[in-house]
Amino acid sequence: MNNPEGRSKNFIYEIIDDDMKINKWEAKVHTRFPPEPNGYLHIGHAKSICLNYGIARDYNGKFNLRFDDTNPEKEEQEYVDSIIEDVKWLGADFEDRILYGSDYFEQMYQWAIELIKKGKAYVCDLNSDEIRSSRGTLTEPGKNSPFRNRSVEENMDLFERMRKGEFPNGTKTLRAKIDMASPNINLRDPIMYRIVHEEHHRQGSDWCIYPTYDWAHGNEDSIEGITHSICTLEFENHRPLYDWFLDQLGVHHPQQIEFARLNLSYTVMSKRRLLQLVKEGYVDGWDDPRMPTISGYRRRGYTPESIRNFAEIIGVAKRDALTDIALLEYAIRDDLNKHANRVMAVLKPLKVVITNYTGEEELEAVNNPENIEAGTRRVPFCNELYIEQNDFMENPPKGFHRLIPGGEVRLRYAYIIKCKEVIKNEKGEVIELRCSYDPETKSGSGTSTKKVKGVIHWVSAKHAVDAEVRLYDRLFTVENPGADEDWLSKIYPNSLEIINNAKVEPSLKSSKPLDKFQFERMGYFCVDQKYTTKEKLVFNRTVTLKDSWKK
RNA sequence: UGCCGGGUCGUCUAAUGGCAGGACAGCGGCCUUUGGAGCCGUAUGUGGAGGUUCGAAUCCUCCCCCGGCAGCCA
Repeated sequence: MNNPEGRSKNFIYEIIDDDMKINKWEAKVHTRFPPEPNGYLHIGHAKSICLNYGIARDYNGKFNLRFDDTNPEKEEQEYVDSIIEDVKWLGADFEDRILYGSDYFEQMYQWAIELIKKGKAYVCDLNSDEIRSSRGTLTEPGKNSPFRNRSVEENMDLFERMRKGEFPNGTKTLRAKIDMASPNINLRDPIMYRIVHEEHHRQGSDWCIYPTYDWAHGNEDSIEGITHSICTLEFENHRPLYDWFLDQLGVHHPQQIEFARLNLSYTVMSKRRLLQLVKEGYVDGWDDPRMPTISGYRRRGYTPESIRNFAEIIGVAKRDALTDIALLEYAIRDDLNKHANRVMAVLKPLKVVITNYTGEEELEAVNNPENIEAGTRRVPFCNELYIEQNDFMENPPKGFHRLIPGGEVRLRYAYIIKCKEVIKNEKGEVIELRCSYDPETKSGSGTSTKKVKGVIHWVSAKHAVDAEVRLYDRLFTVENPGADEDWLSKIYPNSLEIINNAKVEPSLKSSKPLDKFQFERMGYFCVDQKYTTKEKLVFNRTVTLKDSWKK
């Protein structure tokens, strides 16, 4: 049950296995995914979602979606909506549990009062500069705040008045009284509440004091009865603080486990940077198909299955890693190879006239050789076709299997043709090919023993449908742009190529947004959901086919 | 520099004192009416030095390297 696919267990499963053995938490498992609604979810969040949901599923436990919405200055309803959509799309089942940390503000407030009464928290009048300078450094201890020893009564009074809104932003904080000399800076009297007179996307103007993440996060997990609070490595240093809070309160105390966040080559993953790409117009919104966001991958043609499988492939560990984007591409190719129907589409058309063919006919084509149940379709053929410009070369290099002057090639599902004449314009560019076809070589007829090395795709010029095709490449020129201060200068200027005169086979006329296809020999493509209209089909290239042809 | 964490093929990840394995990428071959897919094969790795042990990626010591932390962000 712990490793349904027979994969080896990651270290978190081993921890949980041990917990189950000793009946910790009455042998129950309850996980959660706790995003802050200050941006769209990215593939790194997908890793976390798959991990947390996967654990709940594998141990017959529960999985919550909980918004960590403690900072009204950065959070918006639009982000809440997108996050819910993305988590659902990924297939992580939170049942009816869409929860909000901000719904626990009153409980947290009461707990803060409890700590004040125990002498474990105090109201501090230092401003943010003063707090910073008295915190000490990595190597020197901090200094106690002059307000550290206020009486319980005074603290209670001040804290209540903070809540009532008597003080302006930044003038007072509530701090935990721990140890200003702790070698762990997080324990140097961390701030629990700050004053922020700001409308909250969910709580409106009910509050003007907001809990910090450090104070809120562990409380939220505790309130929800989370057993295993799984988070990323940067919170490792905070664990002693969460432990301290929960122990002071004597409430349910989840076990925090940290794992290494995902880094993907040739992209950036921080929400701050993704927001900048969006805001400054480097990309076409959060769901731009070049973005590593879940909505970007969805629009690009990725499937939830492929992303889940990717999460499985990369595993979970504690060491920092930079995962090769090839692993993600493998996951989507693997899925689409099995499930996407094949069609023919010519991205850069070159006209071919078959001089000895008259009339027209329909040829039978297989929809998916990996899945016979996908059936067949009929593709119209006539004496005027388009083939890919790249599939013809006047002066081919050695090993070129496609059309050359005087050479033969098979038209997929049709006939073998021979190039008789090359027609050029004034500039010397090839604009048309005159070819003859061999009627004995009809695909599947068995009437010919002729063998040719090359098979190329084509569409009937008379029947073709016009389409726009968008080819995407990596967004950055360097493997790890996030490590570079000057990361914006590493944006790849040709990451999007728009082809507006592609010709696709007529069966595609009825395709719907997000429908996925393999354009034979070209790659996997998906009908764009943003720009496709009744009049105009727009396709996004999800990923190329692996191509072993090297010139 | 204080504290915390981490170093295994090019990349990601297993091996929990007993043959360093898998996936991706690469390379070679087979097959193929997609130069796709599939199949077969193949090279490449335990940061370093000592120690314990019949036996060490694993345990011990020292060293080196990498990441995180000094927001009223999360």
